Amino acid sequence: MDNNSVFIEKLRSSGLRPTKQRLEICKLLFDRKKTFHFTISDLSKILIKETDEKISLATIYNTVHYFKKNGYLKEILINSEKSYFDTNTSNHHHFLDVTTNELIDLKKDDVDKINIKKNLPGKKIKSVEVLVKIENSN
Amino acid sequence: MDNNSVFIEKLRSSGLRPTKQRLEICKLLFDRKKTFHFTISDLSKILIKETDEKISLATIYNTVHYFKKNGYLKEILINSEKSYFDTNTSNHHHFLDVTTNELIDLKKDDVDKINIKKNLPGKKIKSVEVLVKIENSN
DNA sequence: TTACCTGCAAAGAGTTTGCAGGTAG
DNA sequence: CTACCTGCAAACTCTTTGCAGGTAA
Repeated sequence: MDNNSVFIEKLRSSGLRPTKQRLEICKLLFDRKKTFHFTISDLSKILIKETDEKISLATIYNTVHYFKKNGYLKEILINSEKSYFDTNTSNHHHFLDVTTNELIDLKKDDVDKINIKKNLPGKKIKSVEVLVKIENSN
Repeated sequence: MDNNSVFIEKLRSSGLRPTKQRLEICKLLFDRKKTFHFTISDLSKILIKETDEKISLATIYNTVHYFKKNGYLKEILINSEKSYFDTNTSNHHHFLDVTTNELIDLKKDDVDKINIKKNLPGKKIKSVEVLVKIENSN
Protein backbone atom coordinates (compact mmCIF):
# COMPACT_ATOMS: atom_id res chain seq x y z
CA MET A 1 0.00 0.00 0.00
CA ASP A 2 1.30 3.41 -0.94
CA ASN A 3 1.60 5.63 2.10
CA ASN A 4 1.24 8.72 0.03
CA SER A 5 -2.21 7.80 -1.14
CA VAL A 6 -3.18 7.08 2.45
CA PHE A 7 -2.05 10.56 3.38
CA ILE A 8 -3.92 12.09 0.48
CA GLU A 9 -7.03 10.27 1.54
CA LYS A 10 -6.65 11.45 5.13
CA LEU A 11 -6.29 15.01 3.90
CA ARG A 12 -9.18 14.85 1.49
CA SER A 13 -11.50 13.29 3.99
CA SER A 14 -10.60 16.10 6.37
CA GLY A 15 -11.58 18.61 3.73
CA LEU A 16 -8.03 19.58 2.86
CA ARG A 17 -6.18 19.63 -0.41
CA PRO A 18 -3.04 17.56 -0.51
CA THR A 19 -0.19 20.04 -0.83
CA LYS A 20 3.54 19.53 -0.50
CA GLN A 21 3.54 21.05 2.96
CA ARG A 22 0.66 18.97 4.22
CA LEU A 23 2.15 15.78 2.85
CA GLU A 24 5.33 16.53 4.78
CA ILE A 25 3.26 16.93 7.91
CA CYS A 26 1.48 13.65 7.23
CA LYS A 27 4.76 11.84 6.69
CA LEU A 28 6.00 13.08 10.00
CA LEU A 29 2.82 12.26 11.87
CA PHE A 30 1.58 9.05 10.38
CA ASP A 31 4.56 7.31 8.83
CA ARG A 32 5.68 5.62 12.04
CA LYS A 33 4.99 2.56 14.04
CA LYS A 34 4.77 4.00 17.50
CA THR A 35 2.39 6.59 18.81
CA PHE A 36 3.72 10.10 18.52
CA HIS A 37 3.01 12.72 21.15
CA PHE A 38 3.80 16.28 20.19
CA THR A 39 3.13 19.97 20.50
CA ILE A 40 2.77 22.30 17.57
CA SER A 41 6.18 23.74 18.29
CA ASP A 42 7.76 20.26 18.36
CA LEU A 43 6.23 19.65 14.99
CA SER A 44 7.42 22.93 13.60
CA LYS A 45 10.99 22.37 14.77
CA ILE A 46 11.17 18.89 13.33
CA LEU A 47 9.70 20.07 10.05
CA ILE A 48 12.28 22.82 9.77
CA LYS A 49 15.08 20.38 10.44
CA GLU A 50 13.89 17.51 8.28
CA THR A 51 12.44 19.14 5.22
CA ASP A 52 13.54 21.61 2.60
CA GLU A 53 10.11 23.14 2.40
CA LYS A 54 9.56 26.04 4.71
CA ILE A 55 6.31 25.33 6.51
CA SER A 56 4.72 28.19 8.35
CA LEU A 57 3.05 27.88 11.73
CA ALA A 58 -0.25 28.91 10.22
CA THR A 59 -0.19 25.89 7.93
CA ILE A 60 0.74 23.55 10.76
CA TYR A 61 -2.00 24.81 13.06
CA ASN A 62 -4.52 24.65 10.31
CA THR A 63 -3.64 21.11 9.28
CA VAL A 64 -3.40 19.76 12.82
CA HIS A 65 -6.76 21.23 13.73
CA TYR A 66 -8.46 19.74 10.72
CA PHE A 67 -6.95 16.36 11.58
CA LYS A 68 -8.16 16.72 15.12
CA LYS A 69 -11.66 17.67 14.03
CA ASN A 70 -11.76 14.66 11.76
CA GLY A 71 -10.44 12.17 14.27
CA TYR A 72 -6.95 11.59 12.91
CA LEU A 73 -5.36 13.27 15.91
CA LYS A 74 -6.44 13.53 19.49
CA GLU A 75 -5.68 16.36 21.87
CA ILE A 76 -4.43 15.33 25.29
CA LEU A 77 -4.30 17.32 28.46
CA ILE A 78 -1.09 17.04 30.37
CA ASN A 79 -0.36 20.50 31.45
CA SER A 80 -1.84 23.84 30.80
CA GLU A 81 1.11 25.43 29.10
CA LYS A 82 0.72 23.90 25.68
CA SER A 83 -1.58 21.75 23.63
CA TYR A 84 -0.35 18.21 23.15
CA PHE A 85 -1.55 15.94 20.40
CA ASP A 86 -1.49 12.19 20.00
CA THR A 87 -1.47 10.16 16.82
CA ASN A 88 -3.16 7.35 18.71
CA THR A 89 -6.81 8.31 18.47
CA SER A 90 -8.24 5.24 20.17
CA ASN A 91 -9.71 5.59 23.63
CA HIS A 92 -6.71 5.02 25.83
CA HIS A 93 -4.97 6.35 28.91
CA HIS A 94 -1.57 7.80 29.69
CA PHE A 95 1.33 7.69 32.05
CA LEU A 96 2.98 11.03 32.55
CA ASP A 97 6.46 10.82 33.97
CA VAL A 98 6.65 14.03 35.96
CA THR A 99 10.42 13.68 36.31
CA THR A 100 11.15 13.67 32.60
CA ASN A 101 7.85 15.08 31.35
CA GLU A 102 7.60 12.06 29.10
CA LEU A 103 4.20 10.79 28.05
CA ILE A 104 3.60 7.07 27.61
CA ASP A 105 0.52 5.30 26.26
CA LEU A 106 -1.27 2.80 28.44
CA LYS A 107 -2.83 -0.06 26.58
CA LYS A 108 -6.41 -1.06 27.19
CA ASP A 109 -5.26 -4.07 29.16
CA ASP A 110 -3.10 -1.99 31.46
CA VAL A 111 -6.06 -0.48 33.24
CA ASP A 112 -9.07 -2.33 34.62
CA LYS A 113 -12.42 -1.16 33.40
CA ILE A 114 -13.40 2.00 35.19
CA ASN A 115 -16.81 2.00 36.72
CA ILE A 116 -18.43 5.35 37.31
CA LYS A 117 -21.22 4.90 39.81
CA LYS A 118 -22.62 8.39 39.73
CA ASN A 119 -24.70 9.57 36.87
CA LEU A 120 -26.50 12.81 36.25
CA PRO A 121 -30.05 12.94 34.90
CA GLY A 122 -30.17 13.83 31.22
CA LYS A 123 -26.45 13.31 30.80
CA LYS A 124 -24.47 10.45 29.40
CA ILE A 125 -20.82 9.62 29.58
CA LYS A 126 -18.87 10.57 26.51
CA SER A 127 -15.39 9.50 27.50
CA VAL A 128 -13.30 8.50 30.47
CA GLU A 129 -9.71 9.63 30.45
CA VAL A 130 -7.13 8.62 33.01
CA LEU A 131 -3.81 10.33 33.55
CA VAL A 132 -1.45 8.42 35.80
CA LYS A 133 1.40 10.56 37.02
CA ILE A 134 4.56 8.65 37.83
CA GLU A 135 7.86 9.68 39.36
CA ASN A 136 11.18 8.11 40.30
CA SER A 137 10.66 5.62 43.09
CA ASN A 138 14.06 5.73 44.78
CA MET B 1 -12.65 29.64 64.94
CA ASP B 2 -11.86 32.90 63.26
CA ASN B 3 -11.69 32.52 59.53
CA ASN B 4 -9.38 35.43 59.20
CA SER B 5 -6.70 33.79 61.28
CA VAL B 6 -7.06 30.65 59.21
CA PHE B 7 -6.46 32.73 56.10
CA ILE B 8 -3.47 34.42 57.67
CA GLU B 9 -2.03 31.06 58.56
CA LYS B 10 -2.58 29.75 55.04
CA LEU B 11 -0.78 32.78 53.68
CA ARG B 12 2.09 32.66 56.13
CA SER B 13 2.64 28.97 55.64
CA SER B 14 2.79 29.64 51.90
CA GLY B 15 5.49 32.24 52.51
CA LEU B 16 3.22 35.21 51.88
CA ARG B 17 2.44 38.21 54.00
CA PRO B 18 -1.20 38.71 54.79
CA THR B 19 -2.26 41.86 52.97
CA LYS B 20 -5.70 43.29 52.37
CA GLN B 21 -5.69 42.07 48.79
CA ARG B 22 -4.64 38.56 49.67
CA LEU B 23 -7.18 38.30 52.44
CA GLU B 24 -9.89 39.23 49.96
CA ILE B 25 -8.67 36.46 47.71
CA CYS B 26 -8.71 34.01 50.63
CA LYS B 27 -12.22 35.00 51.57
CA LEU B 28 -13.36 34.34 48.07
CA LEU B 29 -11.55 31.04 47.74
CA PHE B 30 -11.81 29.43 51.12
CA ASP B 31 -14.85 30.90 52.85
CA ARG B 32 -17.34 28.55 51.24
CA LYS B 33 -18.81 25.16 51.79
CA LYS B 34 -18.66 23.76 48.31
CA THR B 35 -15.64 23.22 46.14
CA PHE B 36 -14.89 26.14 43.91
CA HIS B 37 -13.56 25.70 40.39
CA PHE B 38 -12.20 28.78 38.73
CA THR B 39 -9.83 30.41 36.30
CA ILE B 40 -7.68 33.41 37.11
CA SER B 41 -9.94 35.59 35.05
CA ASP B 42 -13.04 34.33 36.91
CA LEU B 43 -11.35 35.23 40.12
CA SER B 44 -10.36 38.65 38.88
CA LYS B 45 -13.87 39.47 37.68
CA ILE B 46 -15.47 38.41 40.95
CA LEU B 47 -12.92 40.36 42.95
CA ILE B 48 -13.59 43.50 40.95
CA LYS B 49 -17.32 43.11 41.48
CA GLU B 50 -17.30 42.13 45.12
CA THR B 51 -14.58 44.22 46.67
CA ASP B 52 -13.68 47.86 46.92
CA GLU B 53 -9.99 47.09 46.72
CA LYS B 54 -8.58 47.07 43.25
CA ILE B 55 -6.65 43.86 42.93
CA SER B 56 -4.30 43.55 40.02
CA LEU B 57 -3.82 40.44 37.96
CA ALA B 58 -0.20 40.25 39.05
CA THR B 59 -1.27 39.89 42.67
CA ILE B 60 -3.86 37.27 41.83
CA TYR B 61 -1.46 35.18 39.80
CA ASN B 62 1.19 35.45 42.44
CA THR B 63 -1.12 34.45 45.29
CA VAL B 64 -2.79 31.61 43.43
CA HIS B 65 0.54 30.17 42.41
CA TYR B 66 1.88 30.24 45.95
CA PHE B 67 -1.28 28.52 47.14
CA LYS B 68 -0.88 25.92 44.48
CA LYS B 69 2.75 25.32 45.33
CA ASN B 70 1.81 24.89 48.95
CA GLY B 71 -1.10 22.58 48.39
CA TYR B 72 -4.01 24.89 49.15
CA LEU B 73 -5.15 24.87 45.55
CA LYS B 74 -4.92 22.24 42.88
CA GLU B 75 -4.63 22.81 39.18
CA ILE B 76 -6.94 20.76 37.01
CA LEU B 77 -6.64 20.02 33.35
CA ILE B 78 -9.82 20.44 31.41
CA ASN B 79 -8.79 22.18 28.31
CA SER B 80 -5.69 23.77 27.07
CA GLU B 81 -6.97 27.30 26.74
CA LYS B 82 -6.87 28.29 30.37
CA SER B 83 -5.65 27.08 33.72
CA TYR B 84 -8.38 25.91 36.05
CA PHE B 85 -7.95 25.66 39.78
CA ASP B 86 -9.83 23.71 42.43
CA THR B 87 -10.15 24.51 46.11
CA ASN B 88 -10.64 20.82 46.77
CA THR B 89 -7.06 19.60 47.01
CA SER B 90 -7.83 16.02 47.91
CA ASN B 91 -7.21 13.30 45.37
CA HIS B 92 -10.50 13.19 43.49
CA HIS B 93 -11.91 12.98 40.01
CA HIS B 94 -14.10 15.15 37.83
CA PHE B 95 -17.05 15.18 35.51
CA LEU B 96 -16.74 17.70 32.75
CA ASP B 97 -20.01 18.56 31.10
CA VAL B 98 -18.89 19.31 27.57
CA THR B 99 -22.24 20.89 26.75
CA THR B 100 -22.09 23.55 29.44
CA ASN B 101 -18.36 23.40 30.20
CA GLU B 102 -19.29 22.85 33.82
CA LEU B 103 -16.94 20.95 36.09
CA ILE B 104 -18.29 18.74 38.83
CA ASP B 105 -16.40 16.90 41.57
CA LEU B 106 -16.72 13.16 41.81
CA LYS B 107 -16.56 11.79 45.31
CA LYS B 108 -14.27 8.91 46.16
CA ASP B 109 -17.26 6.58 46.29
CA ASP B 110 -18.41 7.56 42.83
CA VAL B 111 -15.55 5.76 41.13
CA ASP B 112 -14.36 2.23 41.84
CA LYS B 113 -10.75 1.89 42.73
CA ILE B 114 -8.62 2.12 39.63
CA ASN B 115 -6.13 -0.62 39.16
CA ILE B 116 -3.12 0.12 36.99
CA LYS B 117 -1.57 -3.16 35.97
CA LYS B 118 1.44 -1.83 34.19
CA ASN B 119 4.38 -0.46 36.07
CA LEU B 120 7.69 0.85 34.95
CA PRO B 121 10.95 -0.10 36.64
CA GLY B 122 12.26 2.60 38.94
CA LYS B 123 9.02 4.54 38.79
CA LYS B 124 6.15 4.78 41.19
CA ILE B 125 2.67 6.11 40.78
CA LYS B 126 2.21 9.60 42.12
CA SER B 127 -1.43 10.18 41.30
CA VAL B 128 -4.28 8.88 39.20
CA GLU B 129 -6.63 11.44 37.78
CA VAL B 130 -9.80 10.65 35.93
CA LEU B 131 -11.72 13.07 33.77
CA VAL B 132 -15.16 11.83 32.78
CA LYS B 133 -16.62 13.85 29.95
CA ILE B 134 -20.40 13.91 29.88
CA GLU B 135 -22.89 15.33 27.43
CA ASN B 136 -26.65 15.61 27.03
CA SER B 137 -28.24 12.24 26.48
CA ASN B 138 -31.49 13.55 24.92
C1' DT C 1 -10.25 30.05 -13.73
C1' DT C 2 -11.79 29.51 -9.20
C1' DA C 3 -11.37 28.19 -4.83
C1' DC C 4 -8.28 27.00 -1.76
C1' DC C 5 -3.56 27.32 0.23
C1' DT C 6 0.88 29.45 1.64
C1' DG C 7 4.02 32.42 4.28
C1' DC C 8 4.33 36.41 6.63
C1' DA C 9 3.28 39.60 9.93
C1' DA C 10 0.12 41.49 12.94
C1' DA C 11 -3.31 40.70 16.34
C1' DG C 12 -5.28 38.16 20.41
C1' DA C 13 -5.48 35.68 24.72
C1' DG C 14 -3.44 34.24 28.88
C1' DT C 15 0.43 34.68 31.79
C1' DT C 16 4.79 36.65 33.58
C1' DT C 17 8.02 40.26 34.69
C1' DG C 18 10.21 44.90 35.85
C1' DC C 19 9.67 48.79 38.23
C1' DA C 20 8.54 52.72 41.32
C1' DG C 21 5.85 53.73 45.08
C1' DG C 22 3.52 51.63 49.28
C1' DT C 23 3.00 48.57 53.44
C1' DA C 24 3.89 44.77 57.00
C1' DG C 25 6.88 43.50 60.65
C1' DC D 1 14.07 50.58 58.31
C1' DT D 2 14.04 46.67 55.40
C1' DA D 3 12.07 43.34 52.89
C1' DC D 4 8.27 42.32 50.78
C1' DC D 5 4.03 43.67 48.20
C1' DT D 6 1.09 46.35 44.98
C1' DG D 7 -0.62 48.12 40.57
C1' DC D 8 0.57 49.18 36.19
C1' DA D 9 2.30 48.45 31.85
C1' DA D 10 5.27 46.17 28.99
C1' DA D 11 6.95 41.76 27.58
C1' DC D 12 6.38 36.91 26.42
C1' DT D 13 4.36 32.67 24.69
C1' DC D 14 1.13 30.22 22.27
C1' DT D 15 -2.45 30.53 18.95
C1' DT D 16 -5.39 32.76 15.47
C1' DT D 17 -6.35 35.89 11.70
C1' DG D 18 -5.87 38.97 7.49
C1' DC D 19 -3.80 39.49 3.40
C1' DA D 20 -1.40 39.26 -1.12
C1' DG D 21 0.71 36.18 -4.01
C1' DG D 22 0.80 31.08 -5.38
C1' DT D 23 -1.16 26.39 -6.48
C1' DA D 24 -4.52 22.34 -7.05
C1' DA D 25 -8.37 20.83 -9.70
